[in-house]
Amino acid sequence: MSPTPEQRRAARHQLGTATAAPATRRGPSGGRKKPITVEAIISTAFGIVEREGYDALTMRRLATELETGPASLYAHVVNKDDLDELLIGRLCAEITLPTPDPATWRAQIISVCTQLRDQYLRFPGISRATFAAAPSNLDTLRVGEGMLAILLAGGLAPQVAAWAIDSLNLYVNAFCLEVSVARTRRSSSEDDWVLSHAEALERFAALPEDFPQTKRYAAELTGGTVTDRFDFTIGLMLDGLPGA
Amino acid sequence: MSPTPEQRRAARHQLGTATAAPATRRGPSGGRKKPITVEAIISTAFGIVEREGYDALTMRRLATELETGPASLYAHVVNKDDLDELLIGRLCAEITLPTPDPATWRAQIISVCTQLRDQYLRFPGISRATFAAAPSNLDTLRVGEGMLAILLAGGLAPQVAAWAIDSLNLYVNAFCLEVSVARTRRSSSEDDWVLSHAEALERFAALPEDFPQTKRYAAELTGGTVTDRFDFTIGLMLDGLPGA
DNA sequence: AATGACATAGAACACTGTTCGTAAAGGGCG
DNA sequence: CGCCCTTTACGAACAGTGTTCTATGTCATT
Repeated sequence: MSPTPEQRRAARHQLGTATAAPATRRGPSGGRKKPITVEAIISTAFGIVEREGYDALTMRRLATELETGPASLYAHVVNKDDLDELLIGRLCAEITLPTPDPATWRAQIISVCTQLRDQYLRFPGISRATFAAAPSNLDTLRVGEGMLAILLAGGLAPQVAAWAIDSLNLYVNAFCLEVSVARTRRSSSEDDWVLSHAEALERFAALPEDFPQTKRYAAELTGGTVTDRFDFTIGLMLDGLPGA
Repeated sequence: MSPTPEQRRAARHQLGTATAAPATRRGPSGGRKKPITVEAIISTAFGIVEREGYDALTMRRLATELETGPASLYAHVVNKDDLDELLIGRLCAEITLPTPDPATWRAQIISVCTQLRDQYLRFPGISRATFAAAPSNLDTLRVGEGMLAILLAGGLAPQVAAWAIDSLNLYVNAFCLEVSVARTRRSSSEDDWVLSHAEALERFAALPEDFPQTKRYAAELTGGTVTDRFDFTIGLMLDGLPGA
């Protein structure tokens, strides 16, 4: 028998054994352009998210893009959460993990975090799916394994390394989610999206008297690029780690 | 005229001036038990979230709890996002901000973060609303002002303090969101929710051979209480700060 | 007393994820 | 070759969601 979506999902979580069987049967649509595989679903889903953001990724929208109805997707995907998990798995699979080097472990872990950030920001809002996804996915675990290897090579205690990985992953996800939300809000609220920084500074400066520090340091609070803040926090976390 | 929900919301974002006018008119329900004010909406919303989680907070559920229809809520609240903003505003209003003390600035900022964490975890899943809420809310800004004052009293450079506040807030929100998601998943997936730690450890130990570090340090990866991880990361960030 | 303002809802719209039942296509078998 | 039966595909529908239109009943005011 060909693998049901449930079996596929279990295999991704190292629960069941691998099931082969290619199964290239065709349906009532005859010789269509594309036989609607899981791969096709994932790639078109990424296309939608990249173009219109994660909020636009609905089962109906995805089905329309594949020229079919929503019910057809459920033959290849358990549900929306399963699709989300497939997406973040694919995303994590794109991360290149360096071979651990004790001399440059900080630069190596920064590289992994930066790759994750770039991938997340490339597909706006997809980090929301990361929060909902269970951490037992094999592709996700692969990134964790790579990060753990880097930190251990850096001489960190196992417990410190484990918790640091958790913190870094959590921060990267949250950072990308916030950036994505801010961008969609900026582009949808008012027509003029350019005055984001200037307007924020002006508002902070126009606050009442019981916000003295916020008023005085409005420039610092609203200043800095996206990457500035990211680099600052990652550096903050890594500087606190007692590495070799 | 009585303030429309839009005017209320603008006032919360320091845009318009304050508008008084209590306006105790009654509707077709006559002398009902409660005249359905914004305050009543907020408090019952908090009750729903505290009991059943943020996912259960729908406009219909909230209206049913208030013994009315969904449309009645829109006379007091702009939309669901506005309600979310009211909730996190109220949440932030509960935070007690210490008067800055240069000697104990680390303990003070930890206290604020811990208060935020406890408030968020008390209402499971509400941190999702925090990500969506604009940072220009007055109640939110009050907490930011307090944190900024503490860090400045600690001798930090304004730019460092500003970015550190951002990082800390972001991490606290993400941490609480992840904890809430994990808890709801654990309680809804299978009947036996007790074996969370043991099962996670067993799965990590049963991984294939290409996960050597994850297998070896499964105990460290799955170990530690919720507060352990929280304290670790907050400490990590604060230790990186060059304070007095 | 009549009037107009206003909080209150009932019904409906456009969505969402998901499932049921059915129709079409292909391979394995007699 | 022709039949059956598994597998895939998909239209229709269900239970939800946020939101809006419209009408209704009640109050304070003229």
